[in-house]
Amino acid sequence: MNIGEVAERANLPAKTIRYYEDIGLVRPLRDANGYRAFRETDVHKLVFLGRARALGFSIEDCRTLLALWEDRDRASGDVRRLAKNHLAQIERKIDDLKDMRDTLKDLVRACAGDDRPDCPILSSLARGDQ
Amino acid sequence: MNIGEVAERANLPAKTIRYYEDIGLVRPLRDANGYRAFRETDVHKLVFLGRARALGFSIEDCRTLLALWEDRDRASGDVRRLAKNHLAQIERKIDDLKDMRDTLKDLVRACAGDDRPDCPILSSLARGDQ
DNA sequence: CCTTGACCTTCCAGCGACTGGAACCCCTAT
DNA sequence: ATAGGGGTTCCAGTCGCTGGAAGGTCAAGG
Repeated sequence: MNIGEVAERANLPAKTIRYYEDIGLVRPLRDANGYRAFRETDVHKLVFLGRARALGFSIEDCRTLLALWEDRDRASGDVRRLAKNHLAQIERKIDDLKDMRDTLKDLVRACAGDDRPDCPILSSLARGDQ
Repeated sequence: MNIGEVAERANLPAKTIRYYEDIGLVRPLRDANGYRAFRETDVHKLVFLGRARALGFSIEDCRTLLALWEDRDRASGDVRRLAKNHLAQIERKIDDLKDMRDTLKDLVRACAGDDRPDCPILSSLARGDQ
């Protein structure tokens, strides 16, 4: 299977797939003409990677998850620990963004937004209260 | 004022301040010995930048905000528009992260997390439901 | 047989916003 | 004279791709 078809099936850009080969996440075979020759297992891996990435796992986490997935003797505790850590990171990020959002909302609400120069947004950035 | 003191007062790493000079956000003078010589206005700008960055504005947005801040004839509408766009981006990000969080939470809950290999997290990534 | 066009290949550069490190200069105190 | 704590420049690396150039391969149509 050539990269184009794989890209479609895994719903990933061909460029991304080549990159994943570069960093050793997949190892497709090669045809005589130099084209990458993907097996079904490669496609499965790429789908797996696409979903893990969509859940925000880092590439290194994905590498670990892939290894666990392929290890029949894994302990589900290892997977769960990884996922929980990642979950905690996401929650932290959400909290940070919520703080920004709340501040921004207040500022936007306070600003007339007309053609006069007075602007609570700029004043707040300058004063640094918020 | 040397960069160390400015770094402390603006609560930014010296490296970051040098970078901001590199990309033209601040233009400190220079002493005879080559050291950067910051004026009060430079410090104010850096504080402003620090706060804008803390609210998640991109560097390019910060450049615009700084220009608006320095323009006595600005229209507050321009500032407000920028802030509103940014706010919308943040809300989109929060929503994306919430989706991830909810999925991850479900998966973590479903996983026993013991020393057995059965793992709904991996199965879900492989199957690619949700 | 030749061309066209869609595919594939490699390699290099760039994104954003820093951050680390090397190699060096400057200033003050002892 | 030296030690230490500033400062300087420049280059490379981070993360996860993405764009583009320059070229090889293949099937279909004239």
